[in-house]
Amino acid sequence: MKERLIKLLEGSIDSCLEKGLLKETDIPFIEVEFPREGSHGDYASNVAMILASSQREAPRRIAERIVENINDSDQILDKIEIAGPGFINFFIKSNVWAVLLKKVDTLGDRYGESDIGKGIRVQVEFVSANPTGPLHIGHARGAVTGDVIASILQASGFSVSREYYINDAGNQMNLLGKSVYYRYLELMGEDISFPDNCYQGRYITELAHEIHDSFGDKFRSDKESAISFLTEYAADSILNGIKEDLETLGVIFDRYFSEKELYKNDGVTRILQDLQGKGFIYKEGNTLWFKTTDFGDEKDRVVVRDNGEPTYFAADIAYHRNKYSRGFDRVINVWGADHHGYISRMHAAVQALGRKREDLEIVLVQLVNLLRNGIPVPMSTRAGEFVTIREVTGEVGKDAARYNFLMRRSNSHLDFDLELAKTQSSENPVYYVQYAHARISSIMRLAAEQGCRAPCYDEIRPDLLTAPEERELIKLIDTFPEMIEGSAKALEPHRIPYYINDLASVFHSFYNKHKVVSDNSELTKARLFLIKSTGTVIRNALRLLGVSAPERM
RNA sequence: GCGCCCAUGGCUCAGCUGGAUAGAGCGUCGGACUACGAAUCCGAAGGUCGAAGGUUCGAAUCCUUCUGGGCGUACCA
Repeated sequence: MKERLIKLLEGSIDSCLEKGLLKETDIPFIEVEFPREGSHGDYASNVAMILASSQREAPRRIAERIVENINDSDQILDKIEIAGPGFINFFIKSNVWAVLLKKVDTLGDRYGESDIGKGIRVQVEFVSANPTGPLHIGHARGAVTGDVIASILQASGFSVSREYYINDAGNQMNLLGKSVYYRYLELMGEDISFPDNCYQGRYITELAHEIHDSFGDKFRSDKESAISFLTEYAADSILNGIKEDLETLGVIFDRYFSEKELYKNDGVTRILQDLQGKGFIYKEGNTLWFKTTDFGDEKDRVVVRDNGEPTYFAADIAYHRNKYSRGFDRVINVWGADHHGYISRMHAAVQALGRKREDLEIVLVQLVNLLRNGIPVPMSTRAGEFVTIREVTGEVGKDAARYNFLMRRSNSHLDFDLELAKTQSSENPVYYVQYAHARISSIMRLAAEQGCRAPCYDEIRPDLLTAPEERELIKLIDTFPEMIEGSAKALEPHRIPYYINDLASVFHSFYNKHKVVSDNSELTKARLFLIKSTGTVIRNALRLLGVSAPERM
């Protein structure tokens, strides 16, 4: 509907220009929006006010001319008013609304999709926690956010790949191996003092047990080779656990990319040489520095330490070059907010690689406070005190967990209350939306029992759907595709929960006021069609969120 | 110290990239089931949008300063 009104306005402005009623100036993008106030019409535009400054004329006078020149050939407008400082308010004829539902019917499951992505290849990298311990609640939020961003982009016509970068090289991993080794020695009855900087979590001890059970004291003597084996063993095992945890959340990756792969054939050092050749790297003693300040970073960064080992940053440069060389035109990284200090150096790296700064987009996801009944649950990864994803999904369920993560803008902090998330009451917004869907299914079942199957658009009389609640529903349903589009452009998943919450709310109001199945068969058919369309939109939206749309609950 | 993020009814948060009288949910108070599912609906109270300036027809939204909170500021990842 918006597009139709925008076309009308464009047409009018064009003919105003022809007739010399408007000066040839920059014509702004025309915006049409929902007025808050019902008396301001169904839609409103502020073009006249925007044009006012460049035309050097009063907005209301411009508006008058635009309104006079609107050619409503399809007869969709009931009336047009000029109001306030120069708003143009549109009132749509009540019988044209239901026409909007036709496309829901023809598109079905695909209603809401678009092709704004034009097949552009985009990679979304998220979670990417190093396999030194189980995922915690903060990772879960990042996982779900990244997953849904990917889904939204997919629905918008991008060709999307979900990727997890495994930091399985470097001294954190070494530390992991050592941690297991010491616990292993303890099991053999050796009296060792467990180092402070090692991982304290119980899972380390469990791994040590596992190894002791299957290998006995095999690794007791040769410390070096033992640690290297244990590192790999532990990383594998932990990574598998991570994958399983992610699966319980409904997050599936297209690819797990190992950092180790970057070091094959001296990959990392070759890239550093390239960059050195381009003059982005200088040497100071044994250390190599990357001149990230050339690109606006606040200080230069080390890429090779004086002991000759490359830093994590060095590998990350190589990784990002690898991404672009695989043909991704857009690269999106979803990071925990604690990594924000990393952004400017990564942008510098991307530019040094000959890419534009915008070729790397970073979505920051703020940290999560885990609560139980409003009381913070203490968390410390190092000390091994945390609630894992599996415990969370096990306790509150996948749907509630995902929905709770998605309700907030990723940029704001999130309180995740375990008790609240699992209460099956009105305090929990997931059920509100799911209930609407279940209710719709239930009505359709009832109608089917009475021999009235859900009709298609061509079988109904759309002009019967004129009640205010019906019109509100249709309006909202009509907005769904543009909402998805906006959410894709802004990389903001939270718009979807807000939208379906609204939709469910309008539906519930409608339901309480009007009977769908009645003895008026024409009206019954029209309303069945309306709620079928509503159900389709809820289902499509929930599918994007990775949340189920139950038919009963 | 410096950098990034946040600040909106009692609580948790939206506010569509500058629009008309700032919106939801929870909580509080008052109503609605012999009607398709009451996990629902209807109504009410509750706000100088952290503070002060500035930009313009118009600011919760943009710019500056300040206050308060989170995070970061490694040759860790």
